Amino acid sequence: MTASTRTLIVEKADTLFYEGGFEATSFADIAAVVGISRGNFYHHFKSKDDILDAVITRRIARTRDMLDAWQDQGDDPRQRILSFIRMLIANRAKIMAFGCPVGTLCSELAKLDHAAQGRAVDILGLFRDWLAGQFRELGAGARAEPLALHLLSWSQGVAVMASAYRDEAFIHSEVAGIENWLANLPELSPVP
Amino acid sequence: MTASTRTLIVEKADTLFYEGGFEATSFADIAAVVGISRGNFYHHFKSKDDILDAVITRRIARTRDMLDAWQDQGDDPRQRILSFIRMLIANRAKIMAFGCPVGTLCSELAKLDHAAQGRAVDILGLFRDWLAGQFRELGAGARAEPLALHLLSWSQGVAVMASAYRDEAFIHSEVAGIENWLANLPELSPVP
DNA sequence: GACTTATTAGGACATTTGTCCTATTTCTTC
DNA sequence: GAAGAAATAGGACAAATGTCCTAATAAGTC
Repeated sequence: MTASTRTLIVEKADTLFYEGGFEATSFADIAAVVGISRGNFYHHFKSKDDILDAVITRRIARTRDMLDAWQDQGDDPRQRILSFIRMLIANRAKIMAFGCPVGTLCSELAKLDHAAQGRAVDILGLFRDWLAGQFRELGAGARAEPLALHLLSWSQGVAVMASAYRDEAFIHSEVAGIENWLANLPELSPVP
Repeated sequence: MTASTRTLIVEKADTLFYEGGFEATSFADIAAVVGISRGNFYHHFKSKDDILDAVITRRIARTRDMLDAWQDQGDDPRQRILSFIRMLIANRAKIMAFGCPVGTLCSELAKLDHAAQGRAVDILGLFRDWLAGQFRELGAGARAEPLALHLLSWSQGVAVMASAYRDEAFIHSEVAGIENWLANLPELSPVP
């Protein structure tokens, strides 16, 4: 069972948008990678913005799946939050080359004043809500949401700096800092 | 004394590159804002990359001037670092709309695999070196450089999140967090 | 096997891109 | 004021862009 052309287009466009940026990626680029003719796109999508929309939809679905998987992998919220943090380590090569897929897309779409910016931010929102849920479980109460935003912000900063300097040691040292922060949050019940 | 055309081009291009991105800004856009004809560019610059180079050179010079001004405005390194931090407040409107000028440029050029990426990162380097100098004065020793990188990273994260959510309250709360962090750094001599 | 639908290739299309060329205007210097 | 240099406008240029159209092929259905 081979993937449908439509799915293939979305997959390849996703990668190209991430690695080269949305604006800088052309139909010709996607066509070359997918191996179809340029005119054939419009049987599957009615515009380039439509492809972006499908890419974001795919990212939302995949993010949901990832968060669900993290949710099922243990009953300790602190451990689940570590799964999020360690994304920085797991994806370090790509992050050093292209930054965070979500953060850089949001930044680019903000500058383009693109209609899809809100949906791109929604991906960030999935992480925020999920993290807030974990902090709530840890007894953070009303501080759960700010803590989630702070952690998200922290990882965005690490991604920007890591891609600017292509510095793997920096990622590791910041991840250690985040883990330390998490283990010593004064509002929460301490690590058992 | 009116600014030269060359200077005007660089100024307007700087703004457009920041607010709309480098790739998405065309010669026609710059020409329209400056009020000159498209063909006239090549009397002043030999390519679009040349304009980007001039824009980065200008940003480097202006950053140097700003850091020098901060340096002269008091003898307390902690106070000087606060000048850096409060940039987030002073420029919050633009940051919420377009992110950090330096961080977003570095991110975009990384994706474009552009030759000027290194020079864009050099702007970040000015801040890093200056901040490291302040931390050194505070007695941070070998920790000065990592602390500078951490602070830079923190502010980059705030800029990304602020532009994604256009959330002014978030900027204020994170700035408060940074100030608190600065006041309680364990390695350094405490606030007098 | 005939018929319909889905999928594809290939190219046309107007527009925009960065770049370059050539006149013409403006400024400077004697 | 004349001569030379600097600056500008306007358009030409090929290449690339997103979009659309049409004809051909493939797949699926009766």
